[in-house]
Amino acid sequence: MSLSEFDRRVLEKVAQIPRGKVAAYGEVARAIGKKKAARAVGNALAKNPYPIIIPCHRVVKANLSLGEYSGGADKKKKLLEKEGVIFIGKTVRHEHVFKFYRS
DNA sequence: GAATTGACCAGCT
DNA sequence: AAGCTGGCCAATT
Repeated sequence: MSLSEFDRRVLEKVAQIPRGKVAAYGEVARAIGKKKAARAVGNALAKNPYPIIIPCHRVVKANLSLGEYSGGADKKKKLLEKEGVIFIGKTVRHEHVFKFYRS
């Protein structure tokens, strides 16, 4: 069981998300150079080869709604709230959205 | 190797 | 404002 280049990129970027912040699948995809690969990003995270170094729960949808999560969306919401992310209904405050650096 | 699916996104009506 | 359509990427059947 090994990782693809694509997977590696995704993992690395997601691992960069600081505590208390969130990033959109599309933003991650953009950060790795494939802005249309949001779905593939989700799939890669769903496999989640290294749950320790990959805070998958910090990745949300582009519209700032929760998105899916292995184990339940409500769990994800609680985890994020624990990390200091403020939710407004089902959406995250835009203040907590993490922006990746562009080279 | 084609067709289907899945933790998505943007645009149009 | 809300719903539908097409598109794009990688993995699985």
